Amino acid sequence: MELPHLKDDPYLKVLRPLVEAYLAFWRIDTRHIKSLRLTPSQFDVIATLGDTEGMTCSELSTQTLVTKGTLTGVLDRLVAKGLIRRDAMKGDRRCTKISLTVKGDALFRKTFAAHLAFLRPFFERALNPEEVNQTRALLLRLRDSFQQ
Amino acid sequence: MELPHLKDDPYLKVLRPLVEAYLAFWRIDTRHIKSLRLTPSQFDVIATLGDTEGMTCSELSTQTLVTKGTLTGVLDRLVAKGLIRRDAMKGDRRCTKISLTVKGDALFRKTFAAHLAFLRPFFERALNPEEVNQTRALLLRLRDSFQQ
DNA sequence: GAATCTTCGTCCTAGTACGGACTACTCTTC
DNA sequence: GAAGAGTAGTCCGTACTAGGACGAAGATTC
Repeated sequence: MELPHLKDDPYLKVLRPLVEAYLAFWRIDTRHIKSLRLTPSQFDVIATLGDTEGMTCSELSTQTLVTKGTLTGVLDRLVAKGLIRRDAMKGDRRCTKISLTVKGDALFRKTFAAHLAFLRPFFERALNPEEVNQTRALLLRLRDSFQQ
Repeated sequence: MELPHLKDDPYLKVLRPLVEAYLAFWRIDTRHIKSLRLTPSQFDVIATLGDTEGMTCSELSTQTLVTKGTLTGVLDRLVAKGLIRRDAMKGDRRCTKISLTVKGDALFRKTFAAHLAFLRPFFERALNPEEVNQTRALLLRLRDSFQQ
């Protein structure tokens, strides 16, 4: 994001690479998702709902990277596309149950595995299996430090 | 973003940690920036302009993570806050020179080092110096793979 | 059972994000 | 030097972001 000068600081040397690696990934990821005529948030929701019986808005917003407030609009557009449905939840009239429609499920099946297969080679090309484990471990340490 | 199941795929095991590490960092980073009453994009612009003689919009948009189209609005708001100025460029009337005002420069000096100092401990706690170099190298390989 | 707390989903505001279209200007090329 | 190509910045439309305020509906506490 910001992070210029002082690049010599031994610890901040990871900052830029982290941002740049994520962004490079993100651009590729997003471009492919767009070719499915979905936005990243929409794909996130579809992928999360796939293979489930459906869930409430709150559950969805914790399991995806979409916050509660944003979710309303995202779901609106997915309903308009006929990919998901909102049903009243019996037992708790505050909740709404969100689930994939038949059309949404078909889209999920068709695109989800394809998307992973699309991403795989990028990782494969960069790292050998041992390095994958290393990278994973280091990244998780970073994550935990930032989540304390 | 998406990325559920199939977690056993040896290569995709980095996907989630990458996303999660970046996001955990991003949340901390953003929270601190907000306490300066700036948005991440605005901070990005200020930090990039700091210690320079100013630059054009195009230069700014390549050096920051803000695209040309978005930049217009971001700069508008920074001008409104009195932190930057837009001056006509002599020699090429297509260009505008963006630079920090005195107030903007003061903000840069006060907050930039402080922000880095704020972030440092998170990296320090997670990785020792050797691991920093390792992580950096691995992340750069990933980045390059995604940028081909 | 009534006041209170909490949760659920929605709506609002301000600020981005991207890409494409557009105007104004500059540079190239013949 | 006039046509064509390229560049700079702006504006637009659609979508997303966080966070706060809101009303409706459950859950708690006494």
